[in-house]
Amino acid sequence: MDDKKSCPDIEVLFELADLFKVFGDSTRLRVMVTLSDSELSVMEIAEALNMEQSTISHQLRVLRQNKLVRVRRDGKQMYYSLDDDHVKKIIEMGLDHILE
Amino acid sequence: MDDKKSCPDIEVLFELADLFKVFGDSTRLRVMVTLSDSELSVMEIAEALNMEQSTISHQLRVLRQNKLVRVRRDGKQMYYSLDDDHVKKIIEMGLDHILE
DNA sequence: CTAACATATGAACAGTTATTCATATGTTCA
DNA sequence: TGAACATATGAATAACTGTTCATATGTTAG
Repeated sequence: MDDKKSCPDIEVLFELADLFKVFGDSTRLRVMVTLSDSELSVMEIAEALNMEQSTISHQLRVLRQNKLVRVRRDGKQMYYSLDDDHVKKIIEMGLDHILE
Repeated sequence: MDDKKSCPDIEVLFELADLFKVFGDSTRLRVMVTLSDSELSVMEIAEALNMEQSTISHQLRVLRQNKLVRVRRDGKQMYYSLDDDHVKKIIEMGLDHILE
């Protein structure tokens, strides 16, 4: 039988809530949208959003821990990019709902 | 030109963050998943999740305000159901990410 | 090695949020 | 009308979270 649509158990829903929490912050969302265009360093992101380096770094950590972004070191800089296409799809789904 | 993929402006991203915040709570998520099977009254939801009526009622209000659930009165009871298919799709997208 | 730079991290604070308790609103039935 | 029931709401509290400041870690060039 196809099990994909069956009711996910409680533990998974807790994990899922944690994932959506990550999307539920405008700074993180803006970081993700910014990264959907191109790979960027921490400072480039901070400048693009006009926010402090520290703030962005803290939020990038959250995104990293949730496997929403990837990092690559190049010299002194760390270059971040979106981890997979789920990210874009989740954001688009959300936009669909908002834009009716 | 097709504009769908263009960078959403800041205001929209704030709205979007608010939407994802709603999904970022396990109680609300469980309510939504419970409602994906069938329309239920407040008490039925509370019993299904083994939580207080008041807690569920408060959270249903949040879901209502965000147009994620619909209500229908039948006598003393209020019957809630999911508002549209975006809800299920957003949850499924999230699950896809979690389950790798 | 050292200075200069990029990023990460810890502690603290302010603002937000989910839950609970108590109670109000609204509906049905006798 | 009044009692019983279902739901909604307000206030209070405890827990969580994002940002900032200060500083640590790590890298490169001289």
